[in-house]
Amino acid sequence: MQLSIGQVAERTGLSVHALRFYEKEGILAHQVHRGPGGRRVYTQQDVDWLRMCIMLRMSGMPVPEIRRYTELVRQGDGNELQRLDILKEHQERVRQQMVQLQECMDLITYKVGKYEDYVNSIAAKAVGQ
Amino acid sequence: MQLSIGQVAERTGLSVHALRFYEKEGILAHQVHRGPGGRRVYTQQDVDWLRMCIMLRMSGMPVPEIRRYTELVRQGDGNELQRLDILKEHQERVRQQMVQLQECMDLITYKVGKYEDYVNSIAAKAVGQ
DNA sequence: CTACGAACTAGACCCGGCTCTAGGTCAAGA
DNA sequence: TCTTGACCTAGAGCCGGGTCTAGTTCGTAG
Repeated sequence: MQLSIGQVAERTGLSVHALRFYEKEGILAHQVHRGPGGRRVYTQQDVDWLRMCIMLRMSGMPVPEIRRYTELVRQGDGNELQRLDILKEHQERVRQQMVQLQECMDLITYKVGKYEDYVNSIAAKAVGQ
Repeated sequence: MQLSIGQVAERTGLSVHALRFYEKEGILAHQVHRGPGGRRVYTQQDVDWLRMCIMLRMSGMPVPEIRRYTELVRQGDGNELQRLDILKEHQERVRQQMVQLQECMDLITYKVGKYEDYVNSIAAKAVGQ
Protein backbone atom coordinates (compact mmCIF):
# COMPACT_ATOMS: atom_id res chain seq x y z
CA MET A 1 0.00 0.00 0.00
CA GLN A 2 1.30 3.38 -1.03
CA LEU A 3 0.35 6.47 0.88
CA SER A 4 0.74 10.15 0.16
CA ILE A 5 1.87 12.54 2.85
CA GLY A 6 -1.69 13.79 3.18
CA GLN A 7 -3.03 10.32 3.81
CA VAL A 8 -0.36 9.67 6.39
CA ALA A 9 -1.24 12.95 8.05
CA GLU A 10 -4.85 11.82 8.24
CA ARG A 11 -4.12 8.48 9.76
CA THR A 12 -1.49 9.57 12.23
CA GLY A 13 -3.02 12.84 13.26
CA LEU A 14 0.21 14.65 12.52
CA SER A 15 0.16 17.66 10.21
CA VAL A 16 1.77 17.49 6.80
CA HIS A 17 4.24 20.04 8.11
CA ALA A 18 5.06 17.93 11.12
CA LEU A 19 5.66 14.90 8.90
CA ARG A 20 8.22 16.77 6.83
CA PHE A 21 9.72 18.15 10.00
CA TYR A 22 10.08 14.67 11.49
CA GLU A 23 11.72 13.45 8.34
CA LYS A 24 14.19 16.33 8.40
CA GLU A 25 14.91 15.48 12.04
CA GLY A 26 15.80 11.94 11.01
CA ILE A 27 12.80 10.28 12.60
CA LEU A 28 11.93 7.76 9.96
CA ALA A 29 13.22 4.24 10.21
CA HIS A 30 13.57 3.62 6.51
CA GLN A 31 13.81 6.86 4.64
CA VAL A 32 10.72 7.71 2.68
CA HIS A 33 11.06 6.90 -0.93
CA ARG A 34 9.95 9.27 -3.60
CA GLY A 35 7.40 8.76 -6.31
CA PRO A 36 6.94 10.66 -9.57
CA GLY A 37 7.50 14.37 -9.21
CA GLY A 38 9.60 13.86 -6.11
CA ARG A 39 6.57 13.17 -3.96
CA ARG A 40 6.93 11.20 -0.78
CA VAL A 41 5.49 7.71 -0.82
CA TYR A 42 4.86 6.14 2.57
CA THR A 43 4.18 2.53 3.41
CA GLN A 44 2.16 1.00 6.20
CA GLN A 45 5.42 0.33 8.05
CA ASP A 46 6.18 4.02 7.99
CA VAL A 47 2.81 4.71 9.52
CA ASP A 48 3.38 2.09 12.20
CA TRP A 49 6.78 3.51 12.99
CA LEU A 50 5.33 7.00 13.18
CA ARG A 51 2.66 5.81 15.55
CA MET A 52 5.34 4.51 17.84
CA CYS A 53 7.26 7.75 17.62
CA ILE A 54 4.08 9.59 18.52
CA MET A 55 3.80 7.45 21.63
CA LEU A 56 7.39 8.20 22.53
CA ARG A 57 6.88 11.94 22.00
CA MET A 58 3.61 11.96 23.93
CA SER A 59 5.37 10.40 26.84
CA GLY A 60 8.04 13.07 26.70
CA MET A 61 10.93 11.54 24.82
CA PRO A 62 12.81 14.43 23.22
CA VAL A 63 13.20 14.45 19.46
CA PRO A 64 17.01 13.99 19.56
CA GLU A 65 16.60 10.81 21.57
CA ILE A 66 14.00 9.47 19.19
CA ARG A 67 16.53 10.19 16.48
CA ARG A 68 19.22 8.20 18.29
CA TYR A 69 16.86 5.28 18.62
CA THR A 70 15.83 5.57 15.00
CA GLU A 71 19.44 5.56 13.91
CA LEU A 72 20.10 2.36 15.82
CA VAL A 73 17.15 0.71 14.15
CA ARG A 74 18.34 1.93 10.77
CA GLN A 75 21.77 0.45 11.37
CA GLY A 76 20.18 -2.96 11.76
CA ASP A 77 21.07 -5.95 13.90
CA GLY A 78 23.74 -5.93 16.54
CA ASN A 79 22.85 -2.94 18.66
CA GLU A 80 19.82 -4.31 20.45
CA LEU A 81 21.39 -3.70 23.83
CA GLN A 82 21.71 -0.01 23.11
CA ARG A 83 18.13 0.18 21.96
CA LEU A 84 17.07 -1.62 25.08
CA ASP A 85 18.99 0.90 27.19
CA ILE A 86 17.21 3.81 25.59
CA LEU A 87 13.83 2.19 26.07
CA LYS A 88 14.48 1.23 29.67
CA GLU A 89 15.71 4.69 30.52
CA HIS A 90 12.63 6.18 29.00
CA GLN A 91 10.43 3.65 30.74
CA GLU A 92 11.86 4.82 34.03
CA ARG A 93 11.19 8.45 33.17
CA VAL A 94 7.62 7.63 32.26
CA ARG A 95 7.21 5.76 35.52
CA GLN A 96 8.37 8.82 37.42
CA GLN A 97 6.10 11.07 35.42
CA MET A 98 3.17 8.87 36.33
CA VAL A 99 4.03 9.03 39.99
CA GLN A 100 4.23 12.82 39.83
CA LEU A 101 1.04 13.06 37.90
CA GLN A 102 -0.66 10.90 40.49
CA GLU A 103 0.54 13.22 43.25
CA CYS A 104 -0.85 16.18 41.37
CA MET A 105 -4.07 14.31 40.88
CA ASP A 106 -4.34 13.59 44.57
CA LEU A 107 -3.91 17.24 45.44
CA ILE A 108 -6.41 18.35 42.84
CA THR A 109 -8.92 15.74 43.94
CA TYR A 110 -8.51 16.86 47.52
CA LYS A 111 -9.15 20.47 46.52
CA VAL A 112 -12.10 19.57 44.35
CA GLY A 113 -13.57 17.72 47.30
CA LYS A 114 -13.12 20.71 49.58
CA TYR A 115 -14.72 23.09 47.14
CA GLU A 116 -17.60 20.75 46.49
CA ASP A 117 -18.31 20.48 50.17
CA TYR A 118 -18.18 24.20 50.53
CA VAL A 119 -20.39 24.87 47.53
CA ASN A 120 -22.88 22.30 48.78
CA SER A 121 -22.98 23.80 52.24
CA ILE A 122 -23.77 27.18 50.72
CA ALA A 123 -26.51 25.65 48.60
CA ALA A 124 -27.96 23.93 51.68
CA LYS A 125 -28.09 27.22 53.56
CA ALA A 126 -29.84 28.88 50.66
CA VAL A 127 -32.50 26.17 50.74
CA GLY A 128 -32.88 26.54 54.47
CA GLN A 129 -33.66 30.21 54.19
CA MET B 1 8.35 33.73 59.28
CA GLN B 2 9.91 36.02 56.69
CA LEU B 3 11.68 34.57 53.72
CA SER B 4 13.92 36.10 51.09
CA ILE B 5 13.54 35.20 47.44
CA GLY B 6 16.62 33.04 47.69
CA GLN B 7 15.20 31.06 50.57
CA VAL B 8 11.95 30.55 48.73
CA ALA B 9 13.91 29.39 45.69
CA GLU B 10 15.64 26.83 47.87
CA ARG B 11 12.52 25.45 49.40
CA THR B 12 10.40 25.35 46.30
CA GLY B 13 13.04 24.27 43.84
CA LEU B 14 12.17 27.17 41.57
CA SER B 15 14.92 29.50 40.43
CA VAL B 16 15.04 33.08 41.67
CA HIS B 17 14.36 34.08 38.09
CA ALA B 18 11.34 31.86 37.88
CA LEU B 19 9.96 33.31 41.11
CA ARG B 20 10.13 36.84 39.74
CA PHE B 21 8.68 35.60 36.49
CA TYR B 22 5.73 33.97 38.28
CA GLU B 23 5.10 37.15 40.18
CA LYS B 24 5.10 39.18 36.97
CA GLU B 25 2.69 36.66 35.52
CA GLY B 26 0.32 37.26 38.40
CA ILE B 27 0.78 33.89 40.03
CA LEU B 28 0.91 34.89 43.66
CA ALA B 29 -2.22 34.77 45.72
CA HIS B 30 -1.41 37.71 47.94
CA GLN B 31 1.11 39.93 46.32
CA VAL B 32 4.54 39.74 47.83
CA HIS B 33 5.24 42.55 50.15
CA ARG B 34 8.49 44.41 50.08
CA GLY B 35 11.02 44.83 52.85
CA PRO B 36 13.76 47.44 53.21
CA GLY B 37 15.48 48.26 49.94
CA GLY B 38 12.48 47.04 47.96
CA ARG B 39 13.32 43.41 48.59
CA ARG B 40 10.64 40.78 48.36
CA VAL B 41 9.54 39.25 51.61
CA TYR B 42 7.69 35.96 51.37
CA THR B 43 5.65 34.18 53.98
CA GLN B 44 5.03 30.51 54.54
CA GLN B 45 1.63 30.92 52.85
CA ASP B 46 3.37 32.17 49.74
CA VAL B 47 5.54 29.08 49.74
CA ASP B 48 2.52 26.84 50.18
CA TRP B 49 0.72 28.58 47.37
CA LEU B 50 3.74 28.26 45.14
CA ARG B 51 3.96 24.57 45.90
CA MET B 52 0.41 24.17 44.70
CA CYS B 53 1.14 26.16 41.58
CA ILE B 54 4.11 23.92 40.93
CA MET B 55 1.81 20.92 41.11
CA LEU B 56 -0.58 22.56 38.67
CA ARG B 57 2.26 23.41 36.28
CA MET B 58 3.79 19.94 36.54
CA SER B 59 0.48 18.46 35.58
CA GLY B 60 0.32 20.74 32.57
CA MET B 61 -1.90 23.61 33.59
CA PRO B 62 -0.82 26.56 31.44
CA VAL B 63 0.37 29.71 33.18
CA PRO B 64 -2.60 31.83 32.01
CA GLU B 65 -5.01 29.41 33.59
CA ILE B 66 -3.11 29.38 36.85
CA ARG B 67 -3.36 33.15 36.69
CA ARG B 68 -7.13 32.98 36.25
CA TYR B 69 -7.40 30.72 39.25
CA THR B 70 -5.10 32.94 41.26
CA GLU B 71 -7.18 35.96 40.43
CA LEU B 72 -10.32 34.26 41.66
CA VAL B 73 -8.63 33.41 44.92
CA ARG B 74 -7.39 36.98 45.24
CA GLN B 75 -10.90 38.31 44.74
CA GLY B 76 -12.02 36.39 47.80
CA ASP B 77 -15.27 34.66 48.66
CA GLY B 78 -18.14 34.24 46.28
CA ASN B 79 -16.54 32.68 43.24
CA GLU B 80 -15.96 29.19 44.55
CA LEU B 81 -18.01 27.67 41.75
CA GLN B 82 -15.71 29.15 39.16
CA ARG B 83 -12.66 27.91 40.99
CA LEU B 84 -14.24 24.50 41.19
CA ASP B 85 -14.85 24.54 37.45
CA ILE B 86 -11.23 25.29 36.70
CA LEU B 87 -10.07 22.55 39.01
CA LYS B 88 -12.49 19.98 37.68
CA GLU B 89 -11.59 20.76 34.10
CA HIS B 90 -7.96 20.36 34.93
CA GLN B 91 -8.65 17.18 36.82
CA GLU B 92 -10.20 15.75 33.71
CA ARG B 93 -7.20 16.73 31.62
CA VAL B 94 -4.86 15.11 34.09
CA ARG B 95 -6.97 11.98 34.04
CA GLN B 96 -6.66 11.83 30.27
CA GLN B 97 -2.96 12.44 30.43
CA MET B 98 -2.60 9.53 32.81
CA VAL B 99 -4.51 7.26 30.48
CA GLN B 100 -2.31 8.28 27.57
CA LEU B 101 0.80 7.87 29.61
CA GLN B 102 -0.33 4.42 30.60
CA GLU B 103 -0.82 3.49 26.96
CA CYS B 104 2.67 4.68 26.17
CA MET B 105 3.95 2.73 29.13
CA ASP B 106 2.27 -0.42 27.90
CA LEU B 107 3.85 -0.08 24.49
CA ILE B 108 7.27 0.63 25.94
CA THR B 109 6.99 -2.26 28.35
CA TYR B 110 6.01 -4.55 25.52
CA LYS B 111 9.03 -3.44 23.51
CA VAL B 112 11.37 -3.73 26.45
CA GLY B 113 10.13 -7.28 26.96
CA LYS B 114 10.76 -8.14 23.32
CA TYR B 115 14.25 -6.75 23.34
CA GLU B 116 15.08 -8.48 26.60
CA ASP B 117 13.98 -11.81 25.23
CA TYR B 118 16.02 -11.25 22.14
CA VAL B 119 19.12 -10.13 24.00
CA ASN B 120 18.82 -13.11 26.33
CA SER B 121 18.46 -15.54 23.48
CA ILE B 122 21.63 -14.17 21.94
CA ALA B 123 23.42 -14.47 25.25
CA ALA B 124 22.23 -18.07 25.58
CA LYS B 125 23.58 -18.93 22.15
CA ALA B 126 26.92 -17.38 23.02
CA VAL B 127 27.12 -19.58 26.10
CA GLY B 128 26.17 -22.63 24.07
CA GLN B 129 29.05 -22.14 21.68
C1' DC C 1 -6.05 26.13 -21.97
C1' DT C 2 -6.49 26.94 -17.35
C1' DA C 3 -7.23 26.34 -13.02
C1' DC C 4 -7.44 23.49 -8.98
C1' DG C 5 -5.58 20.71 -5.34
C1' DA C 6 -1.89 18.48 -3.47
C1' DA C 7 2.63 18.12 -3.25
C1' DC C 8 7.63 20.11 -3.15
C1' DT C 9 11.87 23.09 -0.80
C1' DA C 10 14.13 26.36 2.16
C1' DG C 11 13.81 29.04 5.56
C1' DA C 12 11.31 32.42 8.52
C1' DC C 13 8.28 32.69 12.33
C1' DC C 14 5.69 31.57 16.67
C1' DC C 15 4.65 30.14 21.38
C1' DG C 16 5.27 28.80 26.08
C1' DG C 17 8.10 28.89 29.66
C1' DC C 18 11.60 30.12 31.50
C1' DT C 19 16.74 32.05 31.79
C1' DC C 20 20.05 35.39 31.52
C1' DT C 21 22.18 40.08 31.09
C1' DA C 22 23.12 44.74 32.18
C1' DG C 23 23.31 48.06 35.24
C1' DG C 24 22.27 49.34 39.79
C1' DT C 25 21.23 49.33 45.30
C1' DC C 26 22.34 47.90 49.74
C1' DA C 27 24.30 45.73 54.15
C1' DA C 28 27.68 43.30 56.49
C1' DG C 29 32.36 41.74 57.13
C1' DA C 30 37.72 42.01 56.34
C1' DT D 1 37.12 51.75 52.73
C1' DC D 2 36.46 48.16 49.77
C1' DT D 3 34.55 43.94 48.44
C1' DT D 4 31.23 40.48 48.30
C1' DG D 5 26.93 38.64 47.79
C1' DA D 6 22.15 38.86 47.65
C1' DC D 7 18.88 41.46 45.86
C1' DC D 8 16.45 44.87 42.43
C1' DT D 9 14.32 46.20 37.33
C1' DA D 10 13.58 45.97 32.46
C1' DG D 11 14.12 43.66 28.81
C1' DA D 12 16.64 40.50 25.65
C1' DG D 13 17.64 35.68 24.58
C1' DC D 14 17.06 30.70 24.33
C1' DC D 15 15.07 26.15 23.55
C1' DG D 16 11.90 22.72 22.00
C1' DG D 17 8.67 21.66 18.95
C1' DG D 18 6.42 22.62 15.64
C1' DT D 19 3.81 25.95 12.03
C1' DC D 20 3.59 28.81 8.18
C1' DT D 21 5.03 31.30 3.89
C1' DA D 22 6.68 31.98 -0.68
C1' DG D 23 7.50 30.44 -4.78
C1' DT D 24 7.25 26.09 -7.67
C1' DT D 25 5.84 21.85 -9.98
C1' DC D 26 2.71 18.43 -10.98
C1' DG D 27 -1.54 15.75 -12.68
C1' DT D 28 -6.17 15.69 -13.47
C1' DA D 29 -10.86 17.71 -14.41
C1' DG D 30 -13.76 21.18 -16.64
